[in-house]
Amino acid sequence: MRDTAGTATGLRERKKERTREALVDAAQELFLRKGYDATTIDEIVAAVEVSRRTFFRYFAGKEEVALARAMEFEALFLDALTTRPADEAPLTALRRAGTEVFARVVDEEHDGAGQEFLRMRRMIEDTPVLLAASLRNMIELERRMAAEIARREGLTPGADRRPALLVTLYHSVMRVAMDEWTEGEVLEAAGLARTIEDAWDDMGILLTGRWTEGEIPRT
Amino acid sequence: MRDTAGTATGLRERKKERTREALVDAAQELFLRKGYDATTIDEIVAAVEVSRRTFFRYFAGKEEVALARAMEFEALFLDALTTRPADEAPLTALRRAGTEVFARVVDEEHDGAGQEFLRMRRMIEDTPVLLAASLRNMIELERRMAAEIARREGLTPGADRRPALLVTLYHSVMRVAMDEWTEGEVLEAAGLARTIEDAWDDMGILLTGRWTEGEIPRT
DNA sequence: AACGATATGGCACACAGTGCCATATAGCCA
DNA sequence: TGGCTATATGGCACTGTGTGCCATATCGTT
Repeated sequence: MRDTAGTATGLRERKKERTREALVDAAQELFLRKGYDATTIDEIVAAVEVSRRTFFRYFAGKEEVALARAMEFEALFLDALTTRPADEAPLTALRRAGTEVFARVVDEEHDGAGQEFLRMRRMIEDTPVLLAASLRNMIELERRMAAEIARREGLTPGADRRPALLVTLYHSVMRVAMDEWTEGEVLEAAGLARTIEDAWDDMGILLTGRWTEGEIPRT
Repeated sequence: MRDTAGTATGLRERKKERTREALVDAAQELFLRKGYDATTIDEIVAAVEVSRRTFFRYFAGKEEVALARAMEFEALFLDALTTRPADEAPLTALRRAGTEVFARVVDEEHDGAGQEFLRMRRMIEDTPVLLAASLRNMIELERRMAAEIARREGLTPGADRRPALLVTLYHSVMRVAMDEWTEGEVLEAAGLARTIEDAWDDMGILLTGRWTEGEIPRT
């Protein structure tokens, strides 16, 4: 069991946590160096010196260890959303929670955190099975976020489809922006924030019905 | 090789087409009866009397045979979009292409086609690996549809992010509507069409900035 | 009828994932 | 401290997916 801050209580718990982290780190390193498919679980467990059987007690499969960091990111996002002030409009709460988490993960910490984040995203995007699994995780995250929005707004769960629509709209814009940022060469965090803003502007143009006014170039 | 109408030219081609269809049918039947995970490839090939090795020459894996029909549906959709009149606004073209294909697949043909469609969707939704793969296919379809929209509007490919945003918005609404339809008990095609309309209405409410006016119930 | 192209079948193999049981280690209590 | 219990780990053995390789069968053509 872990308390809310993530601090392990007993010695056993701490050791398990260390083993888990070691497995994620070793896997991450191997995946980024050799590629996901070319890396076997045997290589991962060899690097951490645990048995193959133990690996499967920590993770349901190879995908899970590969997406471990991404899922931590999602958890942060959901946390940030739940702690947003209750008087914010739903979309505002979503966007500010996002900005908050990106600032924490991509900007701060080490300078290399942004690089790591980008490399991981590219690996996921280039590995069909990982892309598929991460999209499934996104759908699951959307459900939880929609439930949270419904709670904030005091709606009966599942009775109003606006939370689901809003959350999916949010993720749509984010996905387009992230794709653009990922495929580009500029990997600065400020660039990501600006791309997101631009994407929202373009979406705003679509939503107000203004389309047929010629090309709207990027940047 | 197949010509545009799908008619096989040689005898060899026709035989291959028949084998492929037999594999898809047998797989579909087994998946729906026993579940995807509980069905082995050995059982599928036994039902069609081909070797396991041959199966993998027709399909890249178990997922592919399970999603074969869904991918045909996607191809129909893309076809319908490309043949829409050029003077239709992008979103109009998308929505009419969708209605067109749904009418063809769910309404007409046999009466059981709608049932089949719904059962398949539920199986995909309930099988994590299939859900993941189908979401990945959706993303790929979105890319192609965005390219088609860009072409229709005479935009430089990749220079304007509005096609991507519009297509992803379209799929977002469709996904929310389809989810609602799938989990419900009413499986009539008219119900699906109405759910889609309602979802668009709700999205319209979101887009015009009107949110905080209390609960908007479904139906 | 014979030839070349291609589709199929039959291995052998690597890897992912699981069930089962033996063993080792942490936590706890006398 | 010594021993008991719970739990974490390791070591098989096994199923199933997916692939490379080569022999064989079948189609299409001259």
